[in-house]
Amino acid sequence: MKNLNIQITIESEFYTKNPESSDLGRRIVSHSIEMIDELGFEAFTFKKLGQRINSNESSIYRYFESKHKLLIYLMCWYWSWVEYKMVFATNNIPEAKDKLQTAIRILTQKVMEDNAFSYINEVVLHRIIIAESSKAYHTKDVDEQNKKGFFKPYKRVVQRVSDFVIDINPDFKFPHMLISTIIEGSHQQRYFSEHLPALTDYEKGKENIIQFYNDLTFKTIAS
Amino acid sequence: MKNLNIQITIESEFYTKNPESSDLGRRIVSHSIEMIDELGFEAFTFKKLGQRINSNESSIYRYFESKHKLLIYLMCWYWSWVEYKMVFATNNIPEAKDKLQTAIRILTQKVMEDNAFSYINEVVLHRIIIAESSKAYHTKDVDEQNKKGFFKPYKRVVQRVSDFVIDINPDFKFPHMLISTIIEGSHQQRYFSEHLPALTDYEKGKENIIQFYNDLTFKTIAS
DNA sequence: AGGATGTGATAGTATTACTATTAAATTTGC
DNA sequence: GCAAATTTAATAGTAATACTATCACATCCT
Repeated sequence: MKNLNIQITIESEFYTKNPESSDLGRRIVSHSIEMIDELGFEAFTFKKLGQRINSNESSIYRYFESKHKLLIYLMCWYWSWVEYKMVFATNNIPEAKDKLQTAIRILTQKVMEDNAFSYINEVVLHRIIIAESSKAYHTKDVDEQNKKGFFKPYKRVVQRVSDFVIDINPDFKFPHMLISTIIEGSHQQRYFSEHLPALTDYEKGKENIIQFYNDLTFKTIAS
Repeated sequence: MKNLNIQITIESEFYTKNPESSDLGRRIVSHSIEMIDELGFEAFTFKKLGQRINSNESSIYRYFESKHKLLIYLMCWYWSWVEYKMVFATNNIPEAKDKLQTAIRILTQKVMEDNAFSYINEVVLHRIIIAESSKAYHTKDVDEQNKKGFFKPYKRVVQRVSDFVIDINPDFKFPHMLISTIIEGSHQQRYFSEHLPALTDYEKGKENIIQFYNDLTFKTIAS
């Protein structure tokens, strides 16, 4: 991504103190991404994170009230970033079909390094979104968290792509179902290819996953 | 399901002592299903389960070495049961297309009560599979657990339906990808419809979810 | 210089996910 | 029908987790 002076802004409900506002905050975010990837979300703790960044558990709690909230923060950041990439890439494309095709590519492709947001490693973040983000909404507090707007950025992405679908076929009745299926599906296929290959045909290297979901989408919405 | 003298048998790697072998074992399984549904997997503990069934934490540990293993047991039971239903329903159907259509219906439909397996409430089990089963494989031990065969029943179901797909279109390259996408997708749509309705178009009551995934499948595999 | 703010260190709590031991109850084998 | 084997219950204990609370120190701002 080009060197633009932009920043992903995250609403203040997701943190106690804005991690973008200090060096410590940014270290918390960037090293938590690394550590969740290394240890998995269950084994990751604020104590271990504090040791890694030469800070203290209690200091981290000043930014995030729990590790679950931190995961939600990362999820929001990720989807805000994807939304930005998608809007940027589809802007000025005149044909609805091309817009949708571009959006699908962005949603299903492998994430490449992006140096526009220096302290966040998007490649690793993508990996933890794939492996851990379902834990953000598979909780007993989903409904409450949903009311507080925790899943808004994700929903906005789904809505935008659904709108492209409706532009192409106004009679198609299930755009949200289709788009959330391909988003979650493509993430799962990447996870399966690494850990449960019997559940997929996707092999790393061959980037056939984009083609699969692209075909599936256009065939499904054809009237 | 008819009153047949059948039993779902689960391989001995999933438990320390077979819960089918005693009254306590069956109570552990049936009440754990209820409690995981009520509390969510995180808040569910063997201590609470012991209290509910008037038994003791330590007694439960004689059957399952951890609550994670219990979840895997439930998942295996569920997929073995689905496999049985599917084989039963597709048996003797001559046309490959009808076979696939039947299989998709079984994989994506709402689960109804089934009194063939008395002590397991399949409706509730289906709900916890939808809400919690991704936690069974989103762990740092996936690869090890996969080696031990923990996901075999699920894989077998995917393989069987993939074979139906290949019968219809031998040139289709991504049958496993397609089938795991519709299985996980349909589960997610049911979860979304209850908790994150902006991500789906599915509404309870109208069973349009089966139709959606059926259309999607046949359009996708058409040559 | 003095007050507000940010950070670090320590301690403490309730709970969890277990393990170990022992005793009581039940089943079984003969 | 009784001893032996097995199963279950009860208790205690451990290391770790997910926090909360308190206090001291450093820094920044004016």
